[in-house]
Amino acid sequence: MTGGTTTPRERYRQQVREEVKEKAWQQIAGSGASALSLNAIAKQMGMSGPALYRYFANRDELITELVRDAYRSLADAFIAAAAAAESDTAAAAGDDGRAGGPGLAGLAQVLRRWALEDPHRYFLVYGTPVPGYHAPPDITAIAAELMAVLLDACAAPDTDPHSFDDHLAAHRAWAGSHPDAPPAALRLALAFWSRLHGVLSLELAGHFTGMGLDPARLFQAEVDALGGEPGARP
Amino acid sequence: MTGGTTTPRERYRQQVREEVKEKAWQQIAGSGASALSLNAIAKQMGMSGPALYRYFANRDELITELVRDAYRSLADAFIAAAAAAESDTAAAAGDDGRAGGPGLAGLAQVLRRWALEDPHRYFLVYGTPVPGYHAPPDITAIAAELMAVLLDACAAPDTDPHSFDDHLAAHRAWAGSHPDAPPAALRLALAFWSRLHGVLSLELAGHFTGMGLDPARLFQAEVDALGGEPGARP
DNA sequence: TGTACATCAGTGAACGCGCGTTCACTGATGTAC
DNA sequence: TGTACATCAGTGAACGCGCGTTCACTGATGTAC
Repeated sequence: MTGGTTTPRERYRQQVREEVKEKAWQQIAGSGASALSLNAIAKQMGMSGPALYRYFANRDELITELVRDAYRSLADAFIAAAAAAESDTAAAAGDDGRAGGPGLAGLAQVLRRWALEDPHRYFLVYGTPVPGYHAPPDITAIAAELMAVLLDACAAPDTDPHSFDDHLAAHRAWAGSHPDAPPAALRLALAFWSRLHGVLSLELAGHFTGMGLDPARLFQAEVDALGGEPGARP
Repeated sequence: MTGGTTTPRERYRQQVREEVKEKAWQQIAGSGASALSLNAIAKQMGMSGPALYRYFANRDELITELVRDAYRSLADAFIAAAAAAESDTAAAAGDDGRAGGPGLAGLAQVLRRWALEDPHRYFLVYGTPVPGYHAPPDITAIAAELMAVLLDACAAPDTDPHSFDDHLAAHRAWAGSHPDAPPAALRLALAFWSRLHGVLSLELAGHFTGMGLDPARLFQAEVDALGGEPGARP
């Protein structure tokens, strides 16, 4: 009883909040994020519209919560993949402490699965920006967590003499968690991010339908090409 | 007077239609496509809401028209770039009939300029899909025109033995205008499309703000990497 | 264990808004003789 | 050149809708003595 600080009432509150978010996701899946309606959610839960204001200050707070959850779940998937790969390596070969990790191909698959699992969730995060919406700082922090795992997977080889690598070496604010990452690794992380987003968002938006090609194979080809870049691990 | 078939009244109609679309773009620029309102446009033009129904059957027809115009303008920009490069080559060196063309780097710059010129226009075409909206066939045809110019710029070198190229060789419905294009060229065209969309949409959506890097240089690096792909022209 | 009180979930009515769209109508612009 | 008619742009009122949000209130759940 004294184990958790959560009173029964608080537990109930959290339960209802979760159900609201669940219905919100269903609604987004059906008609996109812009059509999210508090009244509709309430009706679907068998209660009246204003009741939701006991749980969320307003519509914006609900949306922010959804965005946060989405980011969180992707970051967790990345972190879990890293942890799994780490323990695999440690168990199998001689553990020298820092080898292993999921690798870019592994993270790519995690990302794709996550995107396909719920395309609208992907678009809520990486889709057309909602005009006037700015993510609160704690969400930016989750994005940084995500980037950190990605940078870990970009163990870095030979640095290219100049050009873009130089620019990255001088503009690495975004890689704050890895102040010592070589430019080639930063470059690779960015390529991973932008290229896979390119394929995925085109696929999810349906731009390949009717083209007759298999998006999964295009995705894989892009992943392979990443490995062939200067700056990829062997 | 008998020179054009357009009566004065028809000319006026076209004029008003254009003005409606113009105001629509301004509105989209301010608040995104989902917030487009016929009544607001009418008010801005100094007329009453229902007046617009003389010019557009309904809201959907207006949006479709905007999407069509956006596609058309990008396709025209590609075609113009191709024509300009063609005539340059013909004038300069000995004209052997088929060399020249804008090159991938040239098209990439055209695409980027077009996207930056009006980000909301870009998102209207390549952004989060509007739920339930399906482009009419004539718009798909414009997309194909666009693809044709791109494939022309992908003059094709050594084909990779198997893997994704094989798949493309067998699934080339989308390259109908170029039935003889080698798989490596198809591959390159797809890479061009998806990668540049990746960088551009992240940039336009603001995902690089606060990262401290220069999106233009990342874009250029991606273009350069395209050239380094197996399948790019020398 | 029982009573008195405080907390809080949920309701129903209401406000004001803007939307897309229809309809009957006015008034100006064009056309035919 | 002048008159009679048809075309069509634009208006104003109206319909029905759903939205986010507020407010005063009821009734159940928890807490203190």
